[in-house]
Amino acid sequence: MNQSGYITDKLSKLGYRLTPQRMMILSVIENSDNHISAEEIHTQIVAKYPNVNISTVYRTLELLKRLSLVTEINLGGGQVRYHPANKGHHHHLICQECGTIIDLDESALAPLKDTLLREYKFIADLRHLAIFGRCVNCQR
Amino acid sequence: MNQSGYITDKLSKLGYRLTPQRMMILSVIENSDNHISAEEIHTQIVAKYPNVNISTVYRTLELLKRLSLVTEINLGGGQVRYHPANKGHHHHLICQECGTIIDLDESALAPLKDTLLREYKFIADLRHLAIFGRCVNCQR
DNA sequence: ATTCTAGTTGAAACTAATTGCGATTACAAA
DNA sequence: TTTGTAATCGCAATTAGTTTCAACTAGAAT
Ligand SMILES: [Mn+2]
Ligand SMILES: [Mn+2]
Ligand SMILES: [Zn+2]
Ligand SMILES: [Zn+2]
Repeated sequence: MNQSGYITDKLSKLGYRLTPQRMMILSVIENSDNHISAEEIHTQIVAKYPNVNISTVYRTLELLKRLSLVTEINLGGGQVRYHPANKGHHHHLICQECGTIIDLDESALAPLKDTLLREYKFIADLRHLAIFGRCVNCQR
Repeated sequence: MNQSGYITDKLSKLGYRLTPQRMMILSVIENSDNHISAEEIHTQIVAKYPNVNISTVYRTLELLKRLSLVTEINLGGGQVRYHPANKGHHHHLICQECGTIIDLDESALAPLKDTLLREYKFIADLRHLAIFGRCVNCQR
């Protein structure tokens, strides 16, 4: 059961318990290519260990968020979705008309981040943003 | 019952029915100084007309959003909150440590909006944003 | 190996918001 | 004024996520 990985090591070093539930959740998140939801994480785990509760998934995601080990995003599908934070920062432009998602490099928000710091002394947490609007094909 | 106002007139002109429920909801929104939640709108209405259902409030807010007559915002309090759109566009910086909210003029996001339009031909809907982070007092 | 206990979990209750459906009604047309 | 009907409403069920609390356990100490 004692599988290792970046997030697992980090949790251990910070003094959090490595429960079987946490290890499974971490494994699912780290092995997922794209944004994954709490429900999807739970479904994958329950296939092998049917007694793991969904609230444990939510609580673990809450912890990982607080420790900046995952980033969350609301792409508009009714559920919040998650990324391992160490897979690189970026953002998404979402067309409200056709649903197209355009990926956006972190650097696109750097000028805004700088302005907020300079003019308001505010350190903005802009690690994984969903910006809604209209793509080039959907402008009348 | 036939009270008038900017939003009321707009709805009428677009062919939507002016039901008593809608008029009451519009009146509460237009007479509210700050961001108001669906629950708060409902509470105010129920005080006078106890049989108005909360789902009607949600549905009306959905309609007003779609018509750009109100803007919504998630300030982190667990409920979405609403503004009449014609009371001016602006944004909010929210400190995740102490909860302080700094108001931000619309113009602060103009450079980002321009960049997205120029480089991605994407028309970003940035009318009422909540940006989370740390205020000047809460930076260690 | 056994004990201890604060951290963690499962289960059930709860909250904010959405949806399906049958009943009601605003308002246009007769 | 009355009628007809698509839009809207109330109500109940559903969904995503949070919270409470008693029971359990990872891992440190003995
Ligand atoms: Mn992403
Ligand atoms: Mn505002
Ligand atoms: Zn589009
Ligand atoms: Zn602060």
